Amino acid sequence: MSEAVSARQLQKERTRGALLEAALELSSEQGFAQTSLRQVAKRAGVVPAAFYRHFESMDELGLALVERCFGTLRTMIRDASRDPQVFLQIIDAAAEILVEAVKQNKADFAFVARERIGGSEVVRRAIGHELDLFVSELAVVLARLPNIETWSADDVQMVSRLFVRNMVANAEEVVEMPEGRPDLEERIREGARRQMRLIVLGFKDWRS
Amino acid sequence: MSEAVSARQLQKERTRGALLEAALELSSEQGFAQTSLRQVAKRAGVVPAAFYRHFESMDELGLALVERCFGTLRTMIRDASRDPQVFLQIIDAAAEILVEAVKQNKADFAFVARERIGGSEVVRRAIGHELDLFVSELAVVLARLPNIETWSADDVQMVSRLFVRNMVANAEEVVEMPEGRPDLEERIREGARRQMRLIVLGFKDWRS
DNA sequence: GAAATCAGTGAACAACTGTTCACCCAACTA
DNA sequence: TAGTTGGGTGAACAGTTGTTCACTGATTTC
Repeated sequence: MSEAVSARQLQKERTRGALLEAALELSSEQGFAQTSLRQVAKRAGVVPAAFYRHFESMDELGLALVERCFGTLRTMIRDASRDPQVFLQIIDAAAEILVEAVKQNKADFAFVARERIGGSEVVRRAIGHELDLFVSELAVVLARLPNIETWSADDVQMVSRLFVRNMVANAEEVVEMPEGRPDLEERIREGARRQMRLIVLGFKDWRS
Repeated sequence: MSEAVSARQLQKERTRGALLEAALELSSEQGFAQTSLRQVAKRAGVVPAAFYRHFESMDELGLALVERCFGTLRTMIRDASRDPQVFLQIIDAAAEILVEAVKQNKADFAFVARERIGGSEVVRRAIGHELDLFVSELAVVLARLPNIETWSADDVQMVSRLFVRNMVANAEEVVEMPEGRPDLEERIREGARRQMRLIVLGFKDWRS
């Protein structure tokens, strides 16, 4: 594999990581678009000029951040979908995963949720593309569900988008949620559960 | 009413409007949070210091903008709900209104959609509050629909949130939509229609 | 062991930011 | 008509921004 990492490469990777981490922190405090190159460098413990040894611009760092966030998100969902229990009670599981995962990777989700709409053109497009991929992936799973097998590809895509969209909206709510309010948290979880149940209810009567 | 507007008051109102308009334009180009006081003043044809004669800060201007945008949004929906035809085919009407209204007031919607998540704390909170109001207003309407009359207040609130959320998401898509693509526009409209139909389908089987 | 590589330094730059101040002069009030 | 009010001016301020540059010194290569 990729053995023989020289001490230089290792150190480089380390400060690169520090820059990403610093950017993520600052983004969750004030938003990525409001975060300056100098702030990132300072928090990473590095002089501004050193930034350019790792990224050409803040946009490039933003793209790297998008990739990193969706990476952890993907592994999380892949792990969850391996669990057979999840497949049986897909709704409760999804609601549970949603709240827990968001709470544990708050910074990552906050970044995606905020920059999906607000920030720089490049970052926004990248996130949009990743979310479209997600919709398609979920559509493949949904297409195998009992009531849906017979649907047209367009309809499956539509309902998949409906799900992802609500997931994102719920994630946004958890991110925005003030710390240490388990009541609010349970409320969001319950709301998500009911919304999904309502949507699923419509499945068996759907036509065209 | 408020007659006897002196030439001074009138002129003041005019430049205040110019500042708001300039801020809205710049927001749709680069986002509100990335828009500086100086840029706004310049585009409004006024020196930076003059800004302070009208607003204490950019945050205050942002709040005024939120109010203005939700004002036009409200009148639009109120007008539409007066039309009896709308009440009969509520879904098609909603989809139609959505796309048309967003297209016509693109700048306003873009502002709300973007700053709902991204930008300054104060503006974000204000928009969140306005949207919560919207959810409650819609809930009152929904509570009168045939299948829903018997639901608990909590459930009505939930489905109302589901609707508003999807409206917002669809509006975001229209805003992000490249100019002059009627095919994409029709696609979004059709998607919104189907999503609403699917949700409504679940109504009659809902329990608890 | 000498030479080359390169992540990180620190100073300098021009441009832009929010905010202040004394000032001007047209529109109001008395 | 004289005096006051107040929206708009232009210059100045102290900070912050992205970007450049010649540099240093440890690590790698030969």
